Amino acid sequence: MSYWLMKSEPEEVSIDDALALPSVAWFGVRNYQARNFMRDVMRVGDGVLFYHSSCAEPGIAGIAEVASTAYPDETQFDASSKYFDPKASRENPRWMLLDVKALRKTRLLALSELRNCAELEQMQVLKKGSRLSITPVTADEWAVVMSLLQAY
DNA sequence: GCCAACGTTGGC
DNA sequence: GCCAACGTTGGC
Repeated sequence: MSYWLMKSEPEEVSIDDALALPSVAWFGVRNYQARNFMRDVMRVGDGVLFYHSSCAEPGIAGIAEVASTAYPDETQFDASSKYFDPKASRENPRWMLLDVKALRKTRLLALSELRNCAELEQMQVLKKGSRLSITPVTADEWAVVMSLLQAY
């Protein structure tokens, strides 16, 4: 079993939105590296840190798990969607997604707090210039995050 | 709104 | 295959 951090804009899908549903389809990923993680590496049951990005208080907002294997992202075929991709076809889908099941909301573990934690220095999402919306998390980093979430 | 960092596109 | 131009991400 592996661990991941997945960014979501709360204005699009927040942890509260995700908790209200049995699972959410992680639509809109348009980056090959992130797609390949979903398609080739992520497995049902993997742990997910649900991260709020592009918002007033960026940081980890909840815990989730991978709930399906990868399948084509329907929004790539929808000409009215901002995620439409004219180069994708149903015969040759370009973008994949998978379902994510939110398990619980946590206190907001802010990006600034993550950056202040020496043990998380190597965490991929914290590296300078990192923009990838899905990044692997090591078991050690996961454990550190869990202990930070429990601290007060 | 700014801008650094990174990814993608397309001409050559 | 190179690389300049352009587009996007995302924190601030």
